[in-house]
Amino acid sequence: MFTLLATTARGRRGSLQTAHGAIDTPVFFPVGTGGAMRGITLEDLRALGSQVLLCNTYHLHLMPGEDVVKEAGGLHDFIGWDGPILTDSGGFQVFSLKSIRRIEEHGVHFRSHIDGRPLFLGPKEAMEIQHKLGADIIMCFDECPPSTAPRQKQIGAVDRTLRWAKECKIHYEEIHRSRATNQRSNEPTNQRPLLFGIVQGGLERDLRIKCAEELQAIGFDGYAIGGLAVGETEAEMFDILDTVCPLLPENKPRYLMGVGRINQMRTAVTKGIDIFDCVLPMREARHGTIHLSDGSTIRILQSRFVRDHTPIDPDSPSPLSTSHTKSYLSHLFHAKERAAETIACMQNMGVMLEAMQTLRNDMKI
RNA sequence: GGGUCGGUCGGAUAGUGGCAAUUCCGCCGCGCUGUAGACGCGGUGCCUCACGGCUCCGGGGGUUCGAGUCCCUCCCGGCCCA
Repeated sequence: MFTLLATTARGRRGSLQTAHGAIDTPVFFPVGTGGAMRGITLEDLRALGSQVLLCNTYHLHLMPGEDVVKEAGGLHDFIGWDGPILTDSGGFQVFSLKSIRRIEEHGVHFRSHIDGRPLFLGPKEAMEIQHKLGADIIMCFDECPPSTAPRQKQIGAVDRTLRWAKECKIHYEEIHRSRATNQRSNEPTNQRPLLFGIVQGGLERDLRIKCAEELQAIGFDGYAIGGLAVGETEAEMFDILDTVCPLLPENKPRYLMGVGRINQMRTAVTKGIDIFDCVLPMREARHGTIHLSDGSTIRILQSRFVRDHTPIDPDSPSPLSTSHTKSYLSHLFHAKERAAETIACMQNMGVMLEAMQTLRNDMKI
């Protein structure tokens, strides 16, 4: 259930109610693919102010398997996160694991990136796995091609994405019908996760429009825009938002998948986006690119920081960045100490979450 | 004193007579966007780039059209024998 609280020049301010609490939007979802953040704990993430967590169907299906998670009482109990969780469907792995997968009409054959064993993911599988995981928001299984792929590829991807979206919706309804009839007394009734559809179509406006309209005809709790920030320019990405956002229902949340940088999110919010997720802040942190709260960026591995004894970021939301110096962080990176990763990840994630909080605060409700 | 093995670009290494010279690390720079990747790409003798040129494999000399590679000698280091 989404409540649009205000529409301002800066964007939409809203609240998304889930089984594990409300999410204030615009919001950034940290990516904890396998049920964990790299370098920091979920307690750290909570302390930095994250409202939610994103996990991944493909990865959790491979390891430890949804049955283990279900047996543990669901993802929340398993990983110890009592806030809302969104699971991605595995659709992005169609893109990122393109060398070890084969797309078919009913889904996608993968070879496990861990041990090479074959596995199949389609709309039905994605729905069943995500329900067993017990996330609060689940995603349709989609095909995510590179945004720069030729039109023919985009047409195929949109066709499959729409067909799979329909199948996801059907399976979703079936799962809840059978749950309703087999209701055990101790199981809460309104635990239905929110189901989001995903708009594909690359940079082809007409395909984006078609996809957005047909998804709405099926009807979802929220609408994601996928297949962006995967090869196109920033201007092209914003053009697609300008095309798609006006077509999406006002009273449903809009989720720009895989984006991104703080400035990109600020712009996307003005175009009507409510939700983001991105691995970039954490990946950059691990690789030594540090985002400061004044909006600047430093590469801590550069030699100029070896003797920089000033705090990493005196205004940081991360306590580690006010108590430690750039020189020390530089040393930890050069020495390949894992603490480097922790300090850097806390910093980047902290700055990211704080920027989103500021963005929300700046919108008068 | 005798014998022997060895001295290659910051470190460690490869190197059939055609080599500005291999690989790894380090160092320098850049890139990462719904996480296969504590990762990837490029650079790393000098001439500001390309082209081209110059100088290079402990020092010196020699053989050769051509030497890091072969020969002599010196210096330095390891090991063995005295």
